[in-house]
Amino acid sequence: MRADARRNRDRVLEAARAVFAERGASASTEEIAAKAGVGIGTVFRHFPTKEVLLEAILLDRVAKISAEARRLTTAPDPGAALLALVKHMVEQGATKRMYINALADAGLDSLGSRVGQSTVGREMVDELGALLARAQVAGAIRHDIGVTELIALVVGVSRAAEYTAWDGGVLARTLEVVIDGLRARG
Amino acid sequence: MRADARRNRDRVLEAARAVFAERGASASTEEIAAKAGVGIGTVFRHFPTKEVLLEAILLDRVAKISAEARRLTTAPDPGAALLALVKHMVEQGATKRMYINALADAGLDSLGSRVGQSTVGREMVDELGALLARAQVAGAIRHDIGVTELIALVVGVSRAAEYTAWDGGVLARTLEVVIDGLRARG
DNA sequence: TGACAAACGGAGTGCGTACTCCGTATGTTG
DNA sequence: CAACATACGGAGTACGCACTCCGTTTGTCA
Repeated sequence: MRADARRNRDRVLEAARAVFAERGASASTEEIAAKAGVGIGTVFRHFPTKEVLLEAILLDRVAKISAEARRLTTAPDPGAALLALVKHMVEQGATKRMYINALADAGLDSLGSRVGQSTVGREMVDELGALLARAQVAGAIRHDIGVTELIALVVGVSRAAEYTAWDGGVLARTLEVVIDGLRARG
Repeated sequence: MRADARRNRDRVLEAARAVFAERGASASTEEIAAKAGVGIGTVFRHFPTKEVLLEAILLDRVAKISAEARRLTTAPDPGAALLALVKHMVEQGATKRMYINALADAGLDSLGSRVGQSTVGREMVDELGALLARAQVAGAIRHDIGVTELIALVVGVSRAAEYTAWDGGVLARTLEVVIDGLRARG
């Protein structure tokens, strides 16, 4: 692969991350090309479809969550670890739309979900599942929910945040309600 | 106003409600016209812009929530009343996208929110606020949240449901977490 | 450094969709 | 029932956007 090709590929990915995060998935390819400082043709040579480009970024995000979850699997307090991860995901998701779309997609098994059927996507679900199970065994988290519900809650709070012009306080309090709801009753 | 004009106006509204609910706000005007059994021109004569049509429907939905909230203001158990309303809103919202978009919009004060700045929108927020306050005074709901947080939670759970191919059980359990989180801790 | 494959840029194409325009049809009124 | 304003239908227009094509440029390697 030629040096300029690799350089431009990276630039496009970087620009796409920024533009999608700011404008959502409906952002135009032209804007991405402009931000990357390349022609439109170059974008489409590296990523034959807008969807492919989107997918590349989503998979990257999911992989990062997955890594974070794996890191926390060995944390001393399983309950605190899970709640911290939830908090982290929501806070990331509140500012970066793509982040949360990737999550939502990964939570799906259904046809039409690319991330959900990818290896990376399944890995993340497994990782989250392990973390959740540990927290439940430790008695910190209620037993009547699974990974799907957990993902749904994170996606929900983030997605709500997407539309509202909140100050941070509202997000924090909303998240607090969800976290309290997740705790095992005792 | 001529008789056929009024009849067609109603048909268009009805069709728009159905189509937007099913396909989301990005549904095409042509599909609405077809479903209503009228020409495209007729749609645009009655609603000069797609946005205006959307707004008309959203305001109607918001008004309905408002009415429901007002009805519940005199219920014997304020806590149960609020939780019932939350449940109702989420269950409606899970199948009817527009429903929840109207809500999200009404929760905003910011510029660019049409519903939020309308009289109907403000009324609904007030109505919900009254219901929430009563439930809090009765000691059923935690005191550290306001209407904004309440709306955010409803919007969040509904919006999460929008993307996932859930069976009803997941929605129910997710909602349960939120409702438990809303309760005053004892 | 010359030759060539690889990559580039961006005008062009096709398509979907919001919105307009005007000839035709229809409800209304005296 | 005639005359007219009002409303209708849907072909046409404008525009944005994903994606293609090809003449030009650039990196690589003998």
